[in-house]
Amino acid sequence: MTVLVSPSLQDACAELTSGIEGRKLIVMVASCSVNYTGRTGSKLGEGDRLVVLKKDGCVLVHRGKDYQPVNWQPSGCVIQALIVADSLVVKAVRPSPLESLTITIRGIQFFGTFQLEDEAEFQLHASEEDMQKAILLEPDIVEPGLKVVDFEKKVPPGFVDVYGVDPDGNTVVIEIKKDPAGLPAVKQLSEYLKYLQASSGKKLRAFIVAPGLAKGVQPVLTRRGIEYKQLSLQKCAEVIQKHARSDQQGLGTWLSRG
Amino acid sequence: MTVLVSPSLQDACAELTSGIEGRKLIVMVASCSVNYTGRTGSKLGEGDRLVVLKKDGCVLVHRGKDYQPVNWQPSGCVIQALIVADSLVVKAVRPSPLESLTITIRGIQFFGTFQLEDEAEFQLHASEEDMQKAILLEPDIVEPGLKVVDFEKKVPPGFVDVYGVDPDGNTVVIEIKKDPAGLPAVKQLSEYLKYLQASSGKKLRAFIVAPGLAKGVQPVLTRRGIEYKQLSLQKCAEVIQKHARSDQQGLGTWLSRG
DNA sequence: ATGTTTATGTCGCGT
DNA sequence: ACGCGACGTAAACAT
Repeated sequence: MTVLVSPSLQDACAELTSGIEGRKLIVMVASCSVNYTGRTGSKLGEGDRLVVLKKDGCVLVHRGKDYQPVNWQPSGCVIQALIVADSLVVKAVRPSPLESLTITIRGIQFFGTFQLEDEAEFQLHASEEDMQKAILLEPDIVEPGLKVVDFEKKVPPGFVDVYGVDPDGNTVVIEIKKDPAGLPAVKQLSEYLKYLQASSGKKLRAFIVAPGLAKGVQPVLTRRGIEYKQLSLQKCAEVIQKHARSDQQGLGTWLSRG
Repeated sequence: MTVLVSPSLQDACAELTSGIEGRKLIVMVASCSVNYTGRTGSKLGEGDRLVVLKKDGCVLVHRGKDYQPVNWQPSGCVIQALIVADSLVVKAVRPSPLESLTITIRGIQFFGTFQLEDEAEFQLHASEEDMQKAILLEPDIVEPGLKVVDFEKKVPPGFVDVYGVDPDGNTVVIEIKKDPAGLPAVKQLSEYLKYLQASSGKKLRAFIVAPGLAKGVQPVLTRRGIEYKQLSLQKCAEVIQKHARSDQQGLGTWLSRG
């Protein structure tokens, strides 16, 4: 780790070059102007910014506000630093599409290089789509013995999330909500039901599958004969990961034997 | 500006709180784990990351690679820092939609707060001529099926930017503006229309093509029966580059001669 | 390598 | 506040 406060541009240039070489994380707070040419072009006049160079060759130039960088370069760039006149110029070139980002630095408040030890896995929990995926992978989590016949099935008012058959041959229609299901979800499902019917002699069962029910919805479900199955995002994430693991394992074994 | 190397969590917490209060840019390199819940949810185990808090209340958690932060919170968050057990916990809550980002810090390599002086304007560039070029290369960006017949066509008051025919055989007259189109642009186009007419049995359609409309112009267009097509400079730049790639000499030389 | 779809997209604009 | 479209979208995925 190297930390320099108000270094000379020459010192910063030297550290920058060795930091890029050593694939370190480089963080600068500097007064700079920025030019970009490529898919289109941009100019940014002089001002203080946070400049970040990562080990995969991506560049971020952040202003004092906003989530998004004002200028950037995606990973895979060739980065070089050199002193031009009385400025430190950092150039990041992306080969394809050909794009070039040039940061002209006039003064540096802070310069640091860091080594990030980070082996952790990032894990995103389930979204509504993931809930559907989990149900398709393991219909039993809605009801034991359920078989999925179709999903995103088109009916005049829209698309039925999941469409299936229970062990008794009854048709099952599922509406998924990732938030506590409210009246709109019930209405939507009811609309779909108007355009669907069970096989002869069988029932048409409608399910709301959600992590919870909004206040006052339960009586409406009862009145309309709609069933409710509580299903948490956490549970869905588990199911998805379980299947992802077993897929990977299967493929891994198959590959290692081939 | 404050710079601390390997500070205690207590010291960092104090600096963090005053930095948030003073709306500074806060930059940390720290070993942390991150939890997010909101539209969906995520977990990230312990590891070294670059953590940035900006004055508008947005948060970025960057790993050693990739353009995009692994976790973040957009601007407008309420951020607080506090010591919990032997960790420094930074919580960023976004009111709407309700989302919460929790960074649990176990150790800090580097902590800094900065004041960014930055009044410069950011400018993405392309010219009105580029817009015309893009429309000539790909008239569909104004309206699917449009065929260009002429450009810079002379009429008594001046020159029509683009002149063409739509799929129904109606005559199309286009006025291009690179800035939000104001009343002068509308008047100019209206003047041209006096000297143009459609083929027999067909209509004469007038278009303003611009990145935006000035305040109050829309009703004028509606009243005069002039159509508006939003077209960004970026889009034009893309079209131009796409054609530059695919059609290196043919149309390009033709245009530069014209 | 190129095209298509997703995203905790974000951001700006119009209603 | 919500809805819609653009973005140097980037990134993952399929071709």
